[in-house]
Amino acid sequence: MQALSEIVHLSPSACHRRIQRLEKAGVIRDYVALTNARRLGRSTTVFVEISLSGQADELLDRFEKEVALIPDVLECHLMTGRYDYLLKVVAKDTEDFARIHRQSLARLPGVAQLQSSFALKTVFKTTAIPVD
Amino acid sequence: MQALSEIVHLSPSACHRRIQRLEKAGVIRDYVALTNARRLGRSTTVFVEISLSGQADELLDRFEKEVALIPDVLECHLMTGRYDYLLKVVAKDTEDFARIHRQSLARLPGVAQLQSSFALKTVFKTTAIPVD
DNA sequence: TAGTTAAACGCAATATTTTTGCGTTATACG
DNA sequence: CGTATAACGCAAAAATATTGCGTTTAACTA
Repeated sequence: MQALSEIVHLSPSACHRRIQRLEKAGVIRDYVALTNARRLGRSTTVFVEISLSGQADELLDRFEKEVALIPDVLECHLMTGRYDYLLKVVAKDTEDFARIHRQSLARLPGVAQLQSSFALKTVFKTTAIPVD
Repeated sequence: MQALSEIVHLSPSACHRRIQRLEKAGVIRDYVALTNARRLGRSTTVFVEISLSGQADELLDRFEKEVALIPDVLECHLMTGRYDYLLKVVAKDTEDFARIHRQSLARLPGVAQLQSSFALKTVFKTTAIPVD
């Protein structure tokens, strides 16, 4: 609050009340510590395109419920276009990804095709969503 | 520290020292507030595959430097395979993305091709990297 | 334009939390 | 088995967040 108050030229108490309002309004979802993936031994980022065997509502629900249980999967998006889901996965290395691929991803319900693309390097990454 | 200490069954001071160690070691990069993209008016997530006109080092550097300046781009990965870079972009809506596409992405140095894939829905999203 | 109302502000007191010093305990290594 | 190093908990001190309250600002109405 003090650091923030100096940045925005407001008193700490005013900042505090504004922040509380944002929390109550659900604009601020959570407070977290961002970690260095490499130093945690997760140097490999892979984007996985997944096609399902069908589009039945029940199938999508089952898939979404199951994929959420895999801790290696950081993001899951339902997509338009060539495939159904895009996953962002973090692995220790390529061999570790092979394990994730076989033991977790390929076994997800309804999966017809998996297309994996490896990141050679993450140029940058932020959680800061523009406000304007 | 107090909340954490209860979770891990340690005293607050012990937690504090461990956290400090993680900070110094660079395992913890930063502390941030995670925001609700929808409530900030950024409901649209788009993944953009970019192919450059060449692979010269100098071209890649220029591209990476420029793309980092676009606040709508939250992530940029150098990729193997069919294209060179994968971007994660957040837009207000599809029309807003059209603007970003024309005014920012298409004008990046060295861009040969842009292939955009829209997320219909973000099933889930986390910053929690597995520690095992 | 002046009056009224609601929202936001700063200050200062209070409450809570973090941070540090220190003696003790546990763990690892020779 | 002894010694050395690292980690622990407790309690005091320092820093920070939180709340109450009176004042100011801004917006809306007559």
